[in-house]
Amino acid sequence: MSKYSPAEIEARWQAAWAETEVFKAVRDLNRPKYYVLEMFPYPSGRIHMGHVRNYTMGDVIARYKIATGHNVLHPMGWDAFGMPAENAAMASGGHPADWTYANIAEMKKQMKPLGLSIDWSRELATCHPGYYGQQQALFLDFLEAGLVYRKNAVVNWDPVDMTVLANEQVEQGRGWRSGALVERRELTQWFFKISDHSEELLEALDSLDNWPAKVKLMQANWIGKSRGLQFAFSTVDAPDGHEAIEVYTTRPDTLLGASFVGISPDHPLAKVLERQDEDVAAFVAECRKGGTTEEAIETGEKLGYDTGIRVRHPFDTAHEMPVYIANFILMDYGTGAIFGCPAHDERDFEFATRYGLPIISTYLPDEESPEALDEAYVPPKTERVFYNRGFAGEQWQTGNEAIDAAIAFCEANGVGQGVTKFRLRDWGLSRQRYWGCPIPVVHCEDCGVVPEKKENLPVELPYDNGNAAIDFSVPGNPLERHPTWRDVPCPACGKPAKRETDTMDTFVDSSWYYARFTAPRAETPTVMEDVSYWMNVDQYIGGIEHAILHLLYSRFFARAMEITGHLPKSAHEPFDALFTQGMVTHAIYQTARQDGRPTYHYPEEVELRDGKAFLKEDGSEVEVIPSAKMSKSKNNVVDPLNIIESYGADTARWFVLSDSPPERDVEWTASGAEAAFKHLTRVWKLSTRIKTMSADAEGSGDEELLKSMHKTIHDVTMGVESFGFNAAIAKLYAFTATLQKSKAGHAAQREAVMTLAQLMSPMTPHLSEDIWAAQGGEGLIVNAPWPKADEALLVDDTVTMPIQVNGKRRAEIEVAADLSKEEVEKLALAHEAVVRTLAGAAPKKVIVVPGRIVNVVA
RNA sequence: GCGGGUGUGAUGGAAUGGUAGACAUACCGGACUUAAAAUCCGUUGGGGCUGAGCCCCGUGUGGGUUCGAGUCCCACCACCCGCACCA
Repeated sequence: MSKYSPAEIEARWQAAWAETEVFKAVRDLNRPKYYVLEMFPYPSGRIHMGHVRNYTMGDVIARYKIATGHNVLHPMGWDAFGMPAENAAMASGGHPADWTYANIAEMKKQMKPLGLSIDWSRELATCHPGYYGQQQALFLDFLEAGLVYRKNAVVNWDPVDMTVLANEQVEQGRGWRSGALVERRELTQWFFKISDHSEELLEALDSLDNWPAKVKLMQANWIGKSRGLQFAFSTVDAPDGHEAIEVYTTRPDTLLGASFVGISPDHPLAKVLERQDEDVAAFVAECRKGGTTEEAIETGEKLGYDTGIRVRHPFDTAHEMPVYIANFILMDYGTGAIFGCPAHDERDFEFATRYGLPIISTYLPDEESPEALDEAYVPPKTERVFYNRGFAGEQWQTGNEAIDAAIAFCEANGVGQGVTKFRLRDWGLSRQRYWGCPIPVVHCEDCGVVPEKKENLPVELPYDNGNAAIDFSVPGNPLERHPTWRDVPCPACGKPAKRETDTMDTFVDSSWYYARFTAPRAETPTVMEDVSYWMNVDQYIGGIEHAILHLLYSRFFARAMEITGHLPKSAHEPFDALFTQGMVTHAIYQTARQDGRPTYHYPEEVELRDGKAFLKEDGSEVEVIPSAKMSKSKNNVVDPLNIIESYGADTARWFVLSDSPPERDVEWTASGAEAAFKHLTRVWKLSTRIKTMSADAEGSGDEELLKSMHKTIHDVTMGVESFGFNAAIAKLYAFTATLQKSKAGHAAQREAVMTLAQLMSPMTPHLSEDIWAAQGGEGLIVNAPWPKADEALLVDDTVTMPIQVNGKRRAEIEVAADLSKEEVEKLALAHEAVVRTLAGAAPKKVIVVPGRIVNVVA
């Protein structure tokens, strides 16, 4: 008997699909369209198991949708701009473009053997002028529509390398190459006005019924709509122009507990004081040390500087409070100034304790006195509390009610007004780097900032430095140093001017690629006919790490493209359904070295025995850390190509879907891959056996096999539609076992194995094609209509019902499926085990859930 | 620090609020074999009982809602993701 040989099978069927162009997507108004998209990869040069898992899931959906009669668009592209290309050029010479295109070619070569249903004719790379030129056109339209503007914003500045650093390049507050303490420095940069759309982006989340609730919640929290009070403290001994400090608070109900005012180091008042006072300047300089991330600011030591300025409490002008400059206050949120209420806020409590400021309680648990507070008391939302020095004796519930009441009270007393604010900040898109999409504007001394003319697009990145190669070993942006690229005539007046040397954030590239796939070679960013037909993306699949930024930016971009006429009206939610898949992990094998640090061993060096791991080399035991993210430095990366070589793509695809629910991490194990391969071999042999059966052979149990088959059709269909791939695969295992044991006749077995092949085909398309062809199926299985479950065969005549007494299972009865509740109850109460457990006691209540369970309450 | 998530046998996991552990791995036992591999079959949450049936315990910890909780609610612990210039 011949063998299951995936290498031969897979090459053959991939060739057949290519030849018939089954995956080429063509607009066809007569068929329902279906657009499935996986988040496109960064061309790092190697595909990894995470890619395999991501694209396999998309492929399952795509192939299932083809089988159910949809016109499917399933494209692939490359998120090709970004830092790694420049880092590679820095580390080992070469050019980012060469490095990137070589990586794309390499990764495409690695991806092809997976047998994905991708329309490669639509392939795009964001670093190609054909793509980023259209992105520049979008930028110019956004600029004209008032969706882009310039303002100052802080960046990480490396004072030794004299260069801007990405957050990733800051390690514990220091530049990753120079090791110098990073500072926060202001630069003029371009921004998208995403904040104008805060309310809309928040409200529209409700319409995204097929998005994970957690992603919508994260986005809602990120947008951060809040209701609060904005008011002014009048100052004492402050510089001119700062007679008041404007403050925003979401806790106006704690206003009487205020004991200090804090302002951001970037607050205008802090800037005035910085110029006047050396000590302030030194403190502010101290505050500017460290990176720009919110994490760094929020977890850092809370430092304050007493400016000597005081403010008067608006409800008690005799009560004066100090004004501190504090390093944890963000200029970007609210007004850049806060009042501190140490009694009811843990961060303020920490600050007040450190600087010896009074802790004044307005909310008190029970009748405790304020002095009893040794930590901030944040009252539970539902607890009724009292003010001991309250707003003229007012008493409120805690929570939103108190906040609304406090706002109303303050407004009525002429202290500020209730306002709504959002946490969401405008999206800064300027990057001081070479390998990105050039921002198509020119700076002219006479005309100011002038947009490039559209006919001059694309503004292409210069490949070299005039006559020499671009040098990435010098820190900073090579575009700044380019001898000729910068110098261009002003598009408005023609006088010598300078091109903008900043390039765009790579998030811009990934914010509209889904639309570009609908007409990837068009001379305009989109073509209305194509976007109207193909958009929206019906199913988007990617990692949870993109839950906020990429998805929010894409939602904003779709709105901006709608405003500027690049997307049809009301197509501003680009992704109808979203699925976030988990990572592929792998155990780490490590042994301790002399110096206590671990040595990491490759899986090939380790032997597994009795649930323990040993080094093959000397038999010593190895520590196993299960389920860790695959990482080169930990030697626990499994290369998909090796797996494909040993077992074939179908095995790799089957395994990454089989072992864990798709939204959770899956741990790659050699034994799991082995099991997947064994199963596919079993199915292949099963098909071979059935093929060699006598064609007119009759058997017994055809009816049972048929029933089992239709249940499997039903379960697998449900599984595929609801991303329950692992559960669907479990059903396929069970059905395979049933078929293997079946004594049914040839016709029934042939139908069963062909159906099995069809149900497996989204996961293991090559094997399925092979079985289909071997059994004499018509055409390609990829074009065969999805099997339909016969409802009549799904219901059983009898059901087994467990009987519980007080929630504990005591017995079970086999009853007719349509037996009445009364009859079931009678049977249950008469059951010997129930009678024994009740021991003569009369049941208080009997709950019968038809077809499921009986619970007798004693 | 803030926001979000996850936690079930030796392992990955299954389970519209309704028999916890489907399916797979691992282990053990059996068949086949001169032997091994491969293949096939079977057992396996823990404890108890005068064992072929029954009882008790069991889904991170502690509480709660319910006739009934892995599932819903509250608090805590551990781990993972994000925090606006990583992609």
